[in-house]
Amino acid sequence: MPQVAERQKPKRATTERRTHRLIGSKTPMATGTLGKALAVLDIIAQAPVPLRFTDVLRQSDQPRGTLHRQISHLVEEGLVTVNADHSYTPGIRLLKLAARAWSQNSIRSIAEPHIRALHEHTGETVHLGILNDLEVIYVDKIESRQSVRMHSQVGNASPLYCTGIGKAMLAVLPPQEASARAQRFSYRQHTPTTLASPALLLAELEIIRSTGISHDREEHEPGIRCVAASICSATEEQVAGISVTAPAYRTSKETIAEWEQLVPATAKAIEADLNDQIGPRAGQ
Amino acid sequence: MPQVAERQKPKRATTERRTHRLIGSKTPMATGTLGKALAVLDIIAQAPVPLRFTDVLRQSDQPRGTLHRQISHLVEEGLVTVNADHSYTPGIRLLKLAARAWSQNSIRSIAEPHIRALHEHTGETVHLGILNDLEVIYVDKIESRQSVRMHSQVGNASPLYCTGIGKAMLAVLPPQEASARAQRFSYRQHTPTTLASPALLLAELEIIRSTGISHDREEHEPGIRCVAASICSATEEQVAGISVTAPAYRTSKETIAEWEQLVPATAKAIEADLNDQIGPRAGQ
DNA sequence: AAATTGAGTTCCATTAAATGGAACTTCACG
DNA sequence: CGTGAAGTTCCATTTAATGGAACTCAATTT
Repeated sequence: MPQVAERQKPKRATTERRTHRLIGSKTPMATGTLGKALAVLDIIAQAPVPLRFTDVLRQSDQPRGTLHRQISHLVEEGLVTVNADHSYTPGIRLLKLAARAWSQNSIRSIAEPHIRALHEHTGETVHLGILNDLEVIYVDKIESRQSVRMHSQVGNASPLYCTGIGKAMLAVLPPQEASARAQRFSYRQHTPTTLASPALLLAELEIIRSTGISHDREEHEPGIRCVAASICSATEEQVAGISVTAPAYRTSKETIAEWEQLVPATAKAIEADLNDQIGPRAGQ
Repeated sequence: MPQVAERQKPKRATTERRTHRLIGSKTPMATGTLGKALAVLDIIAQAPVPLRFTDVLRQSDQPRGTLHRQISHLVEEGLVTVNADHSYTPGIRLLKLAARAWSQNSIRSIAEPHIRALHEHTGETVHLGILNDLEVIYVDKIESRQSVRMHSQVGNASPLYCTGIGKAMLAVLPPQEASARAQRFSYRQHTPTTLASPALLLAELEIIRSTGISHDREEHEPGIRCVAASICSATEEQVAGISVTAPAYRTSKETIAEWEQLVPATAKAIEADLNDQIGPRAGQ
């Protein structure tokens, strides 16, 4: 059949078209080969102890043969390391990739001098976090004393509803989006003061919206308080937040009052730098 | 055709069989879907500035349509973030994955108290690195003063031939393996003292093998010296190394002599802990 | 304003890879 | 030893990736 030029038929008759979802989709299931591989990697990475093949098999819903091949691909690529006893741990190639992700992150590099200054003024631990669906991922931290546990925090994720930065970021989202996410949390009463329901959380967000300041009143860890504020670029493509954290006994009324000035001021300064950077030379 | 049980034909006639390569293969080309995706991710991650679609296209050898789909999969999975100007940066999901890889790494967690003690004794910066093909990937660092640049180092990679830890690790590999790798480096004369040829390097390795101590005599960065030693588990599945680093003006003959005792002793202590951990309860 | 260029995106027949059920191998334990 | 559980390999079938070309959109040029 030598008829060639027969491509331009519109074919738009079928109403249902696979629409692209760039935001908000709730990951119904791992999509595509890459998604499935990462689902397996997630299982291996988030386990507290190294898993063996059968352990992974139980948690994934893949057939044995399929899973075996998927894992061996992950091992080939260095994303997973296999130990002597056939257990699996995340591979160091992830560290190398993340080092780039960290150093290149524009919010982080722009915020760095500001959070350092904030640390100088307060003497307490300062965090920078980025919004990631229902979590805040901490991308930087400046700690007072020891550098102990420095890394244990960077890269870690916490739920939005019980952290100062998390609530601050939720509060700057469009209200409908914020309440949609509020419904999706798996609430846990970490402490007596945790806001462990959508209603409590949404009421708190109202207050945060009006003041521009978010408080963590020992809602995540007993004895730990913080003052936070959100950062969002003009285009709203990325939302972040900063906080000053301290043990409760060190947070007098006067100290908190001072932080309530410093933290939002720092957040606004970072926002300004961020927009300066994006505006003039977007293509650079 | 209802004949069913017809599976056990040996079919071993074909001599060429796809042999598994678990070690040593020189990554001739990205294999499989996952490998291709990671090749693209590598391009995006290792660029000093965010790349646009066409920039990535130039560096990868994929057709436009293919590359476009590959990148959108990476974006869907959160491994890559797309900026307002259509440029790409590595995504924060990598940070989250790496945090697990870091905290779970057994060598790192076992070595931590030891390198901390080493830092206490010397007062200088201490590194822990892991062997990764032709590179050392730094997985931990304890620094004297500022926590500045703390993270810029963890996850970073350096060539084996011009670093103290790198040479120490090369020296404990089987000699044939060490010389094979020595041929594969792209040597660069970072400083006047860099050992920038296989011959020079292999001679140095002989010395390191006999003493168990590796020196970096300003071979990577001018004015920076270090003393290093290797760590390898009994099963030799993983090879690592530690080092004490300082500016040259602070490294007197006596200081170096002291480190030449401390560093190998610490390395041996870590080795012992490592084997204790692996031996008794391998399946845990 | 119309034409041109270049970047980014979508489409779909072809092709390559992933799938998964079952057979096979290896090891630990009673 | 045998017995079972864990790990590995195989291959016909199914599914997803491929890549060339057409298409869209915006910025420049004529």
